[in-house]
Amino acid sequence: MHDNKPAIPEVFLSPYNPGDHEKNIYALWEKSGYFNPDNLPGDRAETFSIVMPPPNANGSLHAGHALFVTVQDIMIRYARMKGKKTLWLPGADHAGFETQVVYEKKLQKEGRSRFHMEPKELYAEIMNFTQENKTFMLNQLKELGASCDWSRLKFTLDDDVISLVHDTFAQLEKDNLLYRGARTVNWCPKHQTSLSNLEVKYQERKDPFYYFQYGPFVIGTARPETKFGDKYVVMHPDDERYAEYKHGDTFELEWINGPITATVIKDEAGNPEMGTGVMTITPWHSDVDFEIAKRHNLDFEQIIDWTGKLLPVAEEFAGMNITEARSKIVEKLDSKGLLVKIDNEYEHAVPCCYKCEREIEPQIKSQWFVKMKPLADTALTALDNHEFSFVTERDERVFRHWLTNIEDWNISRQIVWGISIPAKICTECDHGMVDLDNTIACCAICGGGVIADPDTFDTWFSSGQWPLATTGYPDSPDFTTYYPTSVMETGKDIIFFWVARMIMFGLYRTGKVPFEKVYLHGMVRDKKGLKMSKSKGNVIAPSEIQERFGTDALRMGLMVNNVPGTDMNLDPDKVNAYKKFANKLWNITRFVLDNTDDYNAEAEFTSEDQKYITEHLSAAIAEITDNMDRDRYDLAAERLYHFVWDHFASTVLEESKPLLAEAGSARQSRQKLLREYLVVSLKALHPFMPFVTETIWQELPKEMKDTELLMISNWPEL
RNA sequence: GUCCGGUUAGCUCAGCUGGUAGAGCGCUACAUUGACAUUGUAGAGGUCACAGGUUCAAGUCCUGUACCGGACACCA
Repeated sequence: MHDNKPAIPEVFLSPYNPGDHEKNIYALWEKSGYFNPDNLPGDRAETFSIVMPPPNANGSLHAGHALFVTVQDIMIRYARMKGKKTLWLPGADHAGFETQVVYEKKLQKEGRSRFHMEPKELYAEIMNFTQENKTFMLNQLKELGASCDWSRLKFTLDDDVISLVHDTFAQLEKDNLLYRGARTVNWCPKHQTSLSNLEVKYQERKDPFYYFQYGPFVIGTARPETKFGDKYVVMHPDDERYAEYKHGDTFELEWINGPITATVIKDEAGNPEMGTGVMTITPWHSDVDFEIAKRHNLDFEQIIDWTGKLLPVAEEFAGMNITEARSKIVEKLDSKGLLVKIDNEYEHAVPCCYKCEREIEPQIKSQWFVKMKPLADTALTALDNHEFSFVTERDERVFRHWLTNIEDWNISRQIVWGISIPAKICTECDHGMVDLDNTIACCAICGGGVIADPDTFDTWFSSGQWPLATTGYPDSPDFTTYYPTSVMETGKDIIFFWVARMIMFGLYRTGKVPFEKVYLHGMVRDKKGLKMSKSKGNVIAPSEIQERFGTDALRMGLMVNNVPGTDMNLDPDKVNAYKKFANKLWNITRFVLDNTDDYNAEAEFTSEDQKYITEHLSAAIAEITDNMDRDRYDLAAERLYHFVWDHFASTVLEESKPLLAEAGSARQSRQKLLREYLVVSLKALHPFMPFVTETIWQELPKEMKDTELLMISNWPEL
C-alpha cells in the first residue's frame, strides 16, 4: 500500500543544516511585523513586556549576551504564544566610561592620546566608532533569534533620553537629594576621572608596613609617600597610654624634610588596637582622614597630583612617581634614625580601578553627589510591600544588604563620552548650579563668572532611568501600557550598578518599581567553570558556536542545567548534543510526514492512543508549562528534550512502525497521534529552539497548523 | 572585617515543601543503514566534604568543623 508514496518535502532528505534556514526564518518573522505588539492578531488584553538590557555598542557580543538574549527571548516567545500583548524593547548603550576606555586603547595603538585632543573632536570620533559597532551588534542580536520590536529601538544618547536624564537631575536638586561638594573621590590617575565606589575593586596585597618615630610617638603607615603634609597626630580620647597629651597640644619634631610643628588631635576614629594607637592623617588623600579633619576643622593639603606624582610640598621628592618615591622616603627617614621597624607581613586591601587595576588615589574634588539613603529606603519599603520580587531569595538578600548600607553616589565623571551635566560652575567660589536652559550667567552666591560643568554623568545615572526612557515617561502611550514592565532580566553582576538604581529612580519619578520581577542570571564560564578571558584564551564567541552547531543548539546549551542566579558553564560538546537534537526533531518530522500523508482527521483515537494523550503528552506539557511559569526554563528545556527523544521518538514512534504497516483503525489512530505529538512538540520547543521549529512548521501541511507562523501559534493546552 | 553561596558519578551540574540518588558529556560492550553525516540496547562508576543532632526515616532540616568561591567594606 506504500507503493505510491507522495514525496515529502525534499528539504527533509538531508540532515538539518541551521545555516541554510536561520536567516530566512528571521526575515520571515521580521516581515510579519509580529515583533511589534501593535500588530499581533487577536484580542490581547494582558500585556507582557521586557526592557532589554542594552548591550554596549563598543564591540561584539559575548557569551553573556547570548545567554540573556536566550532567556529573554524564551520569556517573550512563551508570553506571545500564551496570547499576551508582548513587547520586548531593544536598546543600545553608549556605555560611557567602558566605551571611552575601549576607544582609548584604540587611540593608543595608533600612537594617539585623548589628552591631546579637543573634547568635541574626541566625542565625534567615539560617536562614529559607536554607531558602527551598534549596527554590528544589532545584527548579532538578530542572529541569536531575538524577537524584539526593532521599531522601538532606543539608544542611550537619543535626545529624549538625554532630556529625561537632565530633568531627573534637576528634580533631584529641587527635592534636596543632590549636592555638589568637595569631598574625597576615587581618582584613577590613569584614566583621569573619578569613579563611584562600585567601580573600585579591592586587591588583597601584602605590603611592608613602616613604623616611624614621629616626635614622642611611633606611627605606622603603608604609605610613607603621603606623609609630607602630616602635621596632626590622632589618638583615641580614652587611650590611657597617651593620657598626658591633651587635644590641641603642639610639639616640634624632625620629619622627612626637616623640623615641623605637629598638633595632637583626640578623636574617636583613633583605634587603640591598631598599631601603636597613634596615627598621623592626610586629609586630602584619605576618606577617613577627611572626615576627622572636617570634624576638627583642620587644614587640607594636596600632596599627590592628579597623575600620581608628588607635588612641590615634597621638596626633593617633587615630581616623583609615588611608588618610586616610597622607598626613597623610607631610606631618608632611616638615615635620620626615624625608621623604627618594618612589618613585612602586613596584609590589606588596596583600592584599584576596575578597568586598569591601577591603584586609586583618593583626592578631594568638587563633584555632584546623589543622596542615596532616602532613595534606598523607598526601594526597601517597596520590597517589604512585595511591590516587586526577586526570582531567587539569595538575590533579595544581597540586594537588601547593599541598600541598607548605601553611601552617597558620585555621579560626575571627567570623561567626554557621556551625557553632559547641565550645570554651571562658579570660577570664583566653585559653587555649582543646575542649569537646564543654559541661562545662568553668574554665581548665585558670590556673583562671580561661571563656566559650563565640563563633566559627564556616570553612565549608570542615565541607565538607571532606562525603563522610563524607553517607555516614554511621562506621557507616551507605551508608558501607560507597558510600565511597570513584567520582568527585568539581567546579569547578577550588575544588581547594584543597574537593577538597584532602576528601582530607586523608577520609584522616585513614578512611584512605581519599573518591573514586577527580577530574574538574574549568572556568568557564562568555560566548560571547566573558569571565567572567560582573552589572556586565558578560553573565550567562546557565540557566533563561532552558532556557525558550528546552529543558534538553536547554542540556546539549548545555554539553558539546560542553567539554574537561575547561578553561573553556568558553556561546553561546546554539550551544544553539539543539542545540534543532534535539532536533527532528531528534523527526522521525526520526516518520519511523521512520510507516514501520515493519507491521514484522516476524523479518525478516532484507540483507547491506547487516547491514553498516550492524557497520560504522557498532556502530563508533559503541564509539567513544562508549570516550569515555565516558575521561571525554571532549565527544567522545562530538559523535560522537553527527554520527552521528544526518549518518549516521542524512542517509544511512540518506534512502536508505531508495526501499527502503520497495516491498514485499519489502529493505523489511522496512530497517524493522528503522531501528528498531534509533532505539533505539540514543535510548539513547546519553539521558545527554546525557534529556528528549527519554525523551519519545520513552514514545511508542514496546512491542515496541521493553527497559524501560518509558529511564532504566533497558541501555546499547547491539553 | 561584614554578608552571601558552594562541597552529589571521570568532568560540568540538577535534585521542589525529608522516605536509602539523577541528567548531559565522557567511558565499556554489543547491535544496527534504520525516520536519524548515526541511532539503539546494556553496562561500569557515588560511604551525596566531615562530625554531631532532630526524626520511624536526611544530599534533603538544625549545630559545629574543614576546604572552595562570590559580593560588600573608609582602615591608619
